[in-house]
Order: sequence, then structure tokens, then C-alpha cells
Amino acid sequence: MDELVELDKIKYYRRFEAGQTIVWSGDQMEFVGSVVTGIATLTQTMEDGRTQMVGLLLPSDFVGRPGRDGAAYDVVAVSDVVMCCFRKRPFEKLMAETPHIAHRLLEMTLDELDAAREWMVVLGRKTAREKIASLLTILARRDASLTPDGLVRPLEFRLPLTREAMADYLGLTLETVSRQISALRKDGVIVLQGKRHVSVPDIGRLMEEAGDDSDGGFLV
Amino acid sequence: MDELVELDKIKYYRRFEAGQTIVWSGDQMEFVGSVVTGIATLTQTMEDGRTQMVGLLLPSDFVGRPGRDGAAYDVVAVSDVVMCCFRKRPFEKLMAETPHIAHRLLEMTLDELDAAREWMVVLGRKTAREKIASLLTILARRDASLTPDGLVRPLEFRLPLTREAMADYLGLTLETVSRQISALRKDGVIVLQGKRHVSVPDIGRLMEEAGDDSDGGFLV
DNA sequence: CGGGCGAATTGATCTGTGTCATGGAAAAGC
DNA sequence: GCTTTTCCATGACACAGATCAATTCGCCCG
Repeated sequence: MDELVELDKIKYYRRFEAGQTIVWSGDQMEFVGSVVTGIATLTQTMEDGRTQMVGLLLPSDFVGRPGRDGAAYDVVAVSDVVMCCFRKRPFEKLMAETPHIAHRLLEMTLDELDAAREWMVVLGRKTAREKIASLLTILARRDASLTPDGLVRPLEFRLPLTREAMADYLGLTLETVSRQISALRKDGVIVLQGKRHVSVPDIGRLMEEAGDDSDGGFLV
Repeated sequence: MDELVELDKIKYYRRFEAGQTIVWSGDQMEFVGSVVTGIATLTQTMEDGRTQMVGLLLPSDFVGRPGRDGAAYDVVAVSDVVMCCFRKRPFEKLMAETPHIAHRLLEMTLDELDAAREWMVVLGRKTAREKIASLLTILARRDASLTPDGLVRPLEFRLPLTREAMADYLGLTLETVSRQISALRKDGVIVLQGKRHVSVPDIGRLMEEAGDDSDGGFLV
């Protein structure tokens, strides 16, 4: 594992506050790296202000594109974020010398591509209610996998995103997001404590509401 | 370039007719490969039949995911297609031994990821008219780059997709696609000869209609 | 405690796109 | 040549979600 030693030599940590922009679209990126703690988003904004989130960065997710200098998207810290950074040139050099790193990065990129394609289905074909349910399912699954005891039920988690950020993720307005969350609550699909704490009495039910049923990537 | 020799040894060609399904979602994939000629689509279908295209495969595009056996999407030949295939196991083995191949694949995957994210903006935030203009822009740009003489204007090309396939790409119904194409024609943004042949008198105008203006990845 | 502020909810109304239905045009088959 | 099929265009209408607007909730801060 010599490459880890090498990586260690060029890595450093940076901290960003909630709301802070980590990278501006179009700017030079002098580093690549990965999220250690916290949540960040990748967003693209059209000239007239319409905004679409194109990635949600959770701990362990990679940021930046080796082999390209300009950033293609805004990267914004949603919560306080700690990032593990590598200066770009040394990282690229190391990647060229260390097949294992390139290989690992390929794996991660393929996973991201799959996730992006899932989202294309959500954006293109799902109703507002299904979109919300899909997002909640993802967040629930993520939280469940973070707590490694496997079976924490009733499933509960804190919403890391504002209604507006959810809207940007799902291609909706924040009003529609709010209404659909209320509707899911009225129908008993979810239970809210306050505006940000969600519990899911029946994850299967939520997944049905999300439309991609397929009775599950077994979390049940 | 020893790896090319090695690749040569395990490659073979397959031909598919227009309309034929190359890979069924969920099936085992015994090969990976790339499109040589023709056009294919990557689509996902929900249980109730709603379908979303998640990728458009043009010549040189890669198909398949090393390191995974099941196909995640349907791959369908839109026109007659010739594919260059590699049996999966030998390819994976070769990839493990040959850094250059993994590196190249990473490049391609990152490009695809960028394209997917562009599409997320189209799907999530653009109007029907902008969606159509965006698709036409992509097809126009692709055709222009295929004919390497740089300045073939007035820009003309054949639509490789049916109205329904465009709808699946854009998250619309085929009726809306048809209406918006008619509208763009009436407004002089495009000129149609028959239903499939498009000419674009002013590519700048078309790109404005697409909304992502940014006055261009210079094709002008 | 009260004022101020951002986030969220909820209501009223409007509109872009979906849905349903009909007919035409071009290609494919016999 | 005629029929059948596929693809496309267009009209009438419905509805999901956007837009505009008014409150409310929760939180920070003096």
C-alpha cells in the first residue's frame, strides 16, 4: 500500500462553513479531493437563474476532475464540510504512476454515472410525489447504511437539505416540495418531528410511493 | 502499443438491425464493447411503462460496465448497428494488467458523466421548446464534428431518432415533441425537408433557443 | 420579552404540457 | 396496385405543478 503513503504526503484538510461556496463554476481548480464530513452539492445555474442540482456529495464522495482545469459546476457546502484535498498536479502524477488509484477512481465514477442515470429517470418521468419519495428513500437508505447496525427501525433521519435545495435536486419549486411533503405526512407515509426530522414507519410503503418499487435493494 | 495487439486478439464484431434489442436490462452481459457504426440508446423503463432514455450511444461510445455482470439498462439499436465486442473476462483481465486502458476508460466515463449532468439540467429545468432545441443542438454539433471540414454551412443533418425516442430522451410526450418541432419550424429556427431532414440556418439562434446560450462551445 | 429574519406552509389562480382522439403521409408487405 | 402498418401532425380538453401572495413557525439577538 505504498500509494497510500504517497497520497498522505500531498494531502491536506480544508474546512468550509454551511452555505459557503467551495468551488465556483468556471474557476480554476487547484485541487481534487473527497468529502470527509458534511454534505455538499454540485449545481448548475442557467443565466436566468434557474438552478439544477446535478450531484449530492456525501462523505467519501470524490470532487474534481483529473485532467481538466476548469470547474464545470458550483460546489456548495450545505452543512459544515471538511474536505480532504490533494493538489491537482501531484495527484495526477501519482495517478499516472499508480494503476490502483486510477482503477479505484474508475469504480467511483461508474457508480456516480449510475446514480446520475437514476436521477434522469426521476427528473424526466416521475410525478412530484414520486420525486419526493425517491429523494427520501435515498436519504433513508444512506442513513441506514451509515449506522452499521443494519436494523435500526423505525427508520429515522434528519433532512440535510432545505426545501429549496430539494426543489433544485428534483426539478420542482419549493412550494411543490412543501405541499408534497405535507401530503405524504397526511397520508401516513412519513412522520415529521419539526420540519427537518423524518421518521419512516414503513420503508416498503415509501419505496412504493417512489415508483421504482422493484421491491427493493433489500434494506428491509 | 502492445495492448492493442492484445485487444485485437479478443475482439469480434456483431451486427444488429434497427429496432433490435442488443442487451436486456437485468440480463447477464457476456461482453463489453463499443459502437462502430450506427446509433443505439440506453433506456430504463418503469413498471407501468414510462420510459426514460439515459444515454445515446454514438460511434466510439463504450457499452457495458467492467466489474459488474448484470446489465442495468436496455440497450436498443436505433439504426443498424455494428459493435466491436470484447468478451468480458479477458477484457477485465487485460484492463487490470494495462494501466493505459483503465485510464482511457476513466476519461470516457468522466465525459459521459458530464453529459449526463448536462441532461439533468435539461430534464429538470428546461421548457419543452428549450429541450427540443437542446437536443437539436447536440445532434447538429455532433454531425458537424463528424464532417471534419469544419465549416459545413448551412448546417444540415438527418434526425436519427423518431419523435417518440426524442420524447423518451427529453422526458416529454411525442405529441409535445411534434408540436414544438412544428413551432420551431414556423418561427424559422429550423427548416424541415420531410420529417427527418433538418437544416439550421442560424446555429446561434438555435443555441439561444436551447437556453444554455453561453454563446457557445464555439462551433460558430 | 419583543422584534426581526429566513424557512416553511398554505391558499388562489394560471398555464404548459399531458391525454385522448382523429386524420394524413410515407413506407412495408402481399 | 392496394392494404396495412408505422410514424407524424394537430385539435380539444384536463390537470399537475408553477406562480403569486399571505401567514406562520422557529430561531437568533438585543
